[in-house]
Amino acid sequence: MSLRYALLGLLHDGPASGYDLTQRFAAGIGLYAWSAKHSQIYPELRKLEEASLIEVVEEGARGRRVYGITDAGLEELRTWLYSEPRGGAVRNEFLLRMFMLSALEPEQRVELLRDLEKWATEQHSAVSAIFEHLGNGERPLPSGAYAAKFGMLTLASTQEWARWAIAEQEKSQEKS
Amino acid sequence: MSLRYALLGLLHDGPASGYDLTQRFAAGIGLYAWSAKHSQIYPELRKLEEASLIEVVEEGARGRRVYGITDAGLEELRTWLYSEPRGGAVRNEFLLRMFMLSALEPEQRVELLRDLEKWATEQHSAVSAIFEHLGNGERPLPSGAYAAKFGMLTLASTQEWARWAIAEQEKSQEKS
DNA sequence: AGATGACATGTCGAAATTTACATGTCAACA
DNA sequence: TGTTGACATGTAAATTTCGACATGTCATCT
Repeated sequence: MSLRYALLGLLHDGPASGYDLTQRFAAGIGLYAWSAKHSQIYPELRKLEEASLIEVVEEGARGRRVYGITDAGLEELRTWLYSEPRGGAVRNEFLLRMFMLSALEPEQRVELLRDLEKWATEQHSAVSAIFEHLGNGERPLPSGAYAAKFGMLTLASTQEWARWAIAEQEKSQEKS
Repeated sequence: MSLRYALLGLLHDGPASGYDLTQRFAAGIGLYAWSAKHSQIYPELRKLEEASLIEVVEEGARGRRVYGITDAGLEELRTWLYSEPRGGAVRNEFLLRMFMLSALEPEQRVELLRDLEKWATEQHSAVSAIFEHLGNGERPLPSGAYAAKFGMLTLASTQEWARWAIAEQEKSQEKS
């Protein structure tokens, strides 16, 4: 059911077509919270339309259909936001790999960790740049800025974890 | 395919039954990286056994079957660890909710954010306690300690984000 | 005029995942 | 001795998600 609400949420930020939403899933929200492919998005939009939670607000070239959220849709979204405050699905494939690290020999383990640290550092710079650009003065901040800020903090933690893990490896090796 | 490797990784930490693995998914790894229900775990274990990646090392009471990873299984796990270093599925339903916050009225938005901050603080204490308990001197650290450390850092970021978001809300309100 | 690539939507089958149903054992306690 | 709850495994149906296939438009460049 989460896809449904992810779509309603994105449409609350402004009208968009299935194509637009596919792009947004691939970027911001898809990196941290939820992702979906177009083959799942288009049928779901039809269902939402049938349920009158969204409606077509514009038809453009090449069959483009721009949807907007309806009052009923906003109501539905708000209800969901208040239900089951926490928990829910969590999935992070890359992190899963990191937790399996002990299966490797120490040298390879450190190699992967350094790789992670490097990646997190790069990503952090990239997201920081996006954040600075987005934040450009105006307030309230666009919702993308909240995602970007979260990304920055998360990536900083990831870096810190990688450094800690590398240090741990080194401590363990000293003992042998 | 990730479930397969999650299971191999958990079995690398030591032999376990489907029941044990279900518990581990519900706790440590399931909270941050990957989760699965027993109805998915048991069939997958059978498949892994057929593929000789794991084997039954002990049969206990009540039909308990304890599996251990085989050399071929470890090889498979290592290969996976080195493939496609990054990216992969990411899913976080709670975070999705936080990104939809703009759909609520300011007061309710702040309410949910405070709720998040409180939750993150509590969880942080809980995980810290586990970490201290686990870390108890010995080295190398048990792999659960890596997960716990990651949880601590992540929860600290979450707290920080929530505080930042609350402050942003207040700044926005001042302007009106 | 033709080629290319971004734009745009769609369906279908397979695979992964969840939910509900289903069964039985063993230990502890009343 | 009965009952409760943790232990333990399994299957079936429904839902969600992914990967592949499929089609067509529009703008730009050559």
